[in-house]
Parts: sequence; structure tokens; C-alpha cells
Amino acid sequence: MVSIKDVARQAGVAISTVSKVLNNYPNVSVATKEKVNRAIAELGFVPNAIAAALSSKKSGRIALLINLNAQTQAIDEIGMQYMAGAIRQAKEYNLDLVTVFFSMIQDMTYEEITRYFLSQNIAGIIICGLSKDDYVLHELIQAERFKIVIVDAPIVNATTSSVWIDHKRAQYDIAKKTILENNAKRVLYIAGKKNGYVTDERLKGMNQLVQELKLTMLVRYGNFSELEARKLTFQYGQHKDIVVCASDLMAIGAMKALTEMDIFRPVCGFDGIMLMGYVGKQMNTVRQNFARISGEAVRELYSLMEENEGKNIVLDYEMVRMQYLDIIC
Amino acid sequence: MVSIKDVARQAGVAISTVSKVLNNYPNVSVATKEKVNRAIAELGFVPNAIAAALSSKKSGRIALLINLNAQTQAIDEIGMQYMAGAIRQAKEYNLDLVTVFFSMIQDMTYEEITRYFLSQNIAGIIICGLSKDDYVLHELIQAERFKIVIVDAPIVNATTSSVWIDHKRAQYDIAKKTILENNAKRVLYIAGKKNGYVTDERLKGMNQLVQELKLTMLVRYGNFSELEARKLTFQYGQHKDIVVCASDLMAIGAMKALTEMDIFRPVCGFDGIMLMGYVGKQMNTVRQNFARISGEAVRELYSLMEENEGKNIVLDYEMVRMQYLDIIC
DNA sequence: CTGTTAGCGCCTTCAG
DNA sequence: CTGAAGGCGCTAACAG
Repeated sequence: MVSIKDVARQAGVAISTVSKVLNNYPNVSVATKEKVNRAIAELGFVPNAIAAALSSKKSGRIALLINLNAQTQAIDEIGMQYMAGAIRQAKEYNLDLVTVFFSMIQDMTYEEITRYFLSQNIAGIIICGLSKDDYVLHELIQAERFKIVIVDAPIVNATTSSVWIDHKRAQYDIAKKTILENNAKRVLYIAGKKNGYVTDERLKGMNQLVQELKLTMLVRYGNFSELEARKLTFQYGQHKDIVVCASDLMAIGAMKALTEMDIFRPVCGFDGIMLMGYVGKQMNTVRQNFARISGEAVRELYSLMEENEGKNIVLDYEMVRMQYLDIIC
Repeated sequence: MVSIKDVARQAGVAISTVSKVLNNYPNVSVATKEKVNRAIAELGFVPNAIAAALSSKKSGRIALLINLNAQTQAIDEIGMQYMAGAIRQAKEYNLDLVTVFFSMIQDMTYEEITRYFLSQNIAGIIICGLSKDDYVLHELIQAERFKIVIVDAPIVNATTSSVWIDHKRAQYDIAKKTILENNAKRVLYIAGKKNGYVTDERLKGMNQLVQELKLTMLVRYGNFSELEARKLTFQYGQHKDIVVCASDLMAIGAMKALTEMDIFRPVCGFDGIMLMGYVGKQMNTVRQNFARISGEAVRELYSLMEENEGKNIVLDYEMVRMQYLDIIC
């Protein structure tokens, strides 16, 4: 393997000079920079990122800690989008991203997890899919030992930022739109997981809306499960004018129930997943650009690693009517 | 950060001795091993994998190079399963796995890719979703500079192994089963991508079957696209007794077409994806355990990195009737 | 602007 | 069986 030393010899300069041009230090004359670059090209030199990390004591390695439902829920489109967005952005910043699934750390203690990340020289972590009962992860966050960016949970401290959209407003907006379009009064709201971060926010949005429009609302928790939403719709849908769901997947469940019950009720979703297309129905939904959110999380982590303080970042969202004619058609 | 030096001091031994117990060297007395381990525990020492890699010149880092269709195809369930399986197995072997999407290397030259992997100290690569026109990747494989395991393509050389199921036989088996069950004679076969590795294999299986059972068969390429399969079924399905598809996704397309045409034809798929459940239909399909396949690929890569020769590994498969009652209920 | 030097944390002969 | 010493490839003061 050709090393920085070889380059130095070939270029007739010192090792440190090569290092400087490699890292774009200011104090290098154009002439020597030229020489060094030529030598690099001639030798086909590739800087060794591992050695650089060891020497500089900063690794540029980050972990994407993600709660994927690959087994139970068949297709976790949202998780995929998160991954894709994060990986792309990490590449952009020249960060080395390792993907870690919740399932691989679920049996570890706080110490073991810390040890794992430490041994891997991981400087920053992005967490997607955190829930309130992931105790060890909360410990990890509170320890403030790593720079962390949390997607979709409002935790901020000296070393932790959060990135998400305004779920309260988004839920308010999309439900209002759908309700007004359909002149509905009696709402069945299928919320997410009790005590979930986003679930609570979205519920707040609904409560505000109910007050404003003088609606009646029945709230039930569907745990983001298609099946549970389906059952709830069977149970309560008949005497409601509309079904508002806190996720698209649950909206699919609600729609399937309504189809089987052979009644029409407008359904309102949340997320904007493509999977909707496979079901072949239409509905209003909030579209979150998940890839963008996780990309933004990487960006924020990057800035956090440069000694900044944690902050709360709120992104925007779209409201769309899902149809996916390109797929269904 | 507590280092090996601190441990050595605490235990009252030399650095090298600590290193030896860390790496399970034979020549260490039980007594000193004891001492060292106690010191490690007391200090909460975490060996630095980066430094170890630099020093030992072997990294234990591998890359999963995967062709994910997150953008075009909405949900790439297969890719997800590949990822999950590989990541799990890598953890098992204590390998450090970095995920790289095709999209991030698609504009790179062979040199750039090599440089990238080299700079990352990556010793082995697993490739999922290779197609015949990924020229730079073929260059990478032929260069034999990295240990590579290819999933679903029959390339083997000194540093390259391949892992897959017997697609020819699987296609033969599942089609035969479905054809005999339905007493069909005229087959519409929607193949994958022209000149694709698995496509060719599966087609061979069909050809053999056609001869054996004295069937007639129309072959068309659906490029693994649901939409194209849908169109092809519209065009040719009417006068066939059965539609055999080289993927579940295309089978979904075929089913949608048949529903709209309001005719019944048995459909046969390939893959065993859960997405089928969302469509709410039934069909025979080959079930490949993608997570297992990629896990096996990691295992093979591990053995390949221990100076073994490349080989061709063929896994088994199942034939199932998809229903997913738990999801559709 | 360039070179010298001292590590980063660990592994690995090689003496003892 | 244990310890001393010399790197791995690179960075970062500090001199010059």
C-alpha cells in the first residue's frame, strides 16, 4: 500500500506537507501543492481514513440507529426512506455511516451500547423511531456522552438535537381540510401509540380542531397497526362521518374495513407513503419527506459535532391527495 | 479515553501482555490474564477498533453494496431483507458493515470506487442486485483486488464467491405445480430483465417445463415492473390459461390487470414478498429467504477473507401459497 | 511557507 | 510466559 511517505519522497517534500495539501490547509504554496498532487496521481495514492481518524482523534463516523419493522410489518417504507436520506447526506459530508438496527441493541445494557459505539469510534448518532419506553436509549441520551440527533422526538440537551415536522399543525391542517371538504361532524380518530411522541402532538392538533369546528370526536389508539385500525373502524365507523388516522398504514386498514362494511366514509391519513398506491384508493394525507428529514438530521449532527449546542429543528410538510396513478394505472 | 496503557499500569503488566489477553493469545498465564481482566473491568476499558485495525493491518470492515429502488419502486422489500440479514450476520461475526447504495457509486469510475473502498479500509464486499450492464462493478470483480461475494449472479473467481438459490429449478417447480393444479396449457410467461442473471436461469426452467408438459408459451419481458406486467397481461392474458411471472411484484401487476379485465386466470409468482398481502389475493410463489441469503453471503465473505477460494453456493427455497391472513385478516 | 518531531492506540516480533 | 521496542499511516504543534 502506497502511503503518505511515498508521496512525500516522490514529490520531494516532507510528510507533513503532503498531509497539509491533503487536508486543504491554507499555508501551502501553489507550486508545492502542484508537485504533491502530481505525485499523488502518479502513485495512485489513497489516504487511509482509519489512520487519519486515529491520529486526529476525530472519526467522522456516525451511526444511524433505526427501528425497522422488517419482520413484523413486512415493509417498512418509512424506515427505508430514512435510511436512504441519511446515507446520501452522510456521503455528502464525507461521514462514514454505519447502520444499526434497534433489534441488535435491544438486549444490551447502557454500558454495553456505550462500549460498542466507543469501540467503533463513533462520534455521533441519529436515532429514528425512538419511543418513550426505550429506557436504555434515554439513558444514552441523558448521559450526553455522544452527539445525538433524534428524529421525531422532542429531546434537546447540550449534546442532543431533534428534527421533525410540526405534527400538531400538520394533523390539524390535514384533518381540517378533509373534514371541511366532506362536511363531517362526527370524527373517529385513530391515534398512534399511547404516550408516543408524535402521537401526542397529533392528538393535540385534533383536539384544537374539534374545539374550533365544534365537532364530536372518538379517540382510539391503533398502535400504528393496520389490523388494529381495521378492527376499530369496524367497531366504530358506522356512526361516524369520517375516519382520521394518525398514519397511512392505519388509513389503509380503515379503508379495507369500510370496503368490507360496504359504506363510504372519507379517510384521512398521515405520512404520504407510496404503499397507498398498492391499495388502489384515494385519500388526503400529510406528506413528510422522510429522506429529507433524515438528511437534515445528518446535517444537524454534523454541526453538532462541531461543538454546537443541541437545538430543535422543525421542517415543513405538504398536504397531498394520494392517488399514485402511475403505479395503479 | 482509557487506553491499553492505563490497563497495563493498573494491572502491573506490560502493554503487550494486555494486548495478548485482549486477542486471546495462547501464551498467557491464567494468573496474569485474571489480573488484566480485572483491570479492564475496573477501568471500563474499551479497546479501540480503529487503532487495532491500523496496527494489525486487517480491518474487519466489509461493505454491503446494494441496489435499492427506494425512489422508483416505492418499497423495496427485497432490498430491505437483504440489508437486515447482512447486518445481523455481520454483527455476529464482529464485522463492521457499511451500507453503500448503488446510487452513490453510479457516477464513479472503477478507480474512484477502488479508492473509496481502499480509503475506508474495506476488505470485503457483498453485492446485491448486480446486473450485466454494471460495467464498473464487473471491472471491480475482475480486478480481484477485493474479496467479493455476489448475491444472485454466477460469478466466481479467486476472490469472488456467489450465493443464490437454484432459480432454474425453483421456477420449474413452482410453475409446474401451478400449471398442473389448474390444468393449464397456454402459458404467458412474464420474464424479468433481458440478459439478467436470474432472468435467464428462470427462463431456462420454463423452457424445460414447456417441453416436458408439451405446453405453449409466450415469453415477454416485464423488467420486474408491476406496471409493465399489468400491460402485458392486458395485451396477452385473454387467450392464455395462466400467467407465470418471474417476480411477485409483476404478479401483482398481472392480477390487477386480470381483475380489471374481469377474467380469472391463475397467477404464479416468484420471491415470496409480504407486499402481496396488501393486494389481498392469493397465488403460488417461490419463497426465497432473502435475509438468510445475505446472511449466508456475509458468512461466505468471512471465510473468503481467511484466504479461501471463491466458490458457488446454492441455497434452498420453499414453495408457498401466499395469503397473509394475519395482515389482510 | 516547509520540515522536524512526537504521538494516536494498538499489534507483533524478538529477547529475556 | 512476559516485556521492550518498533512500527501501522497519518496529524498537529512547533521550529525554522
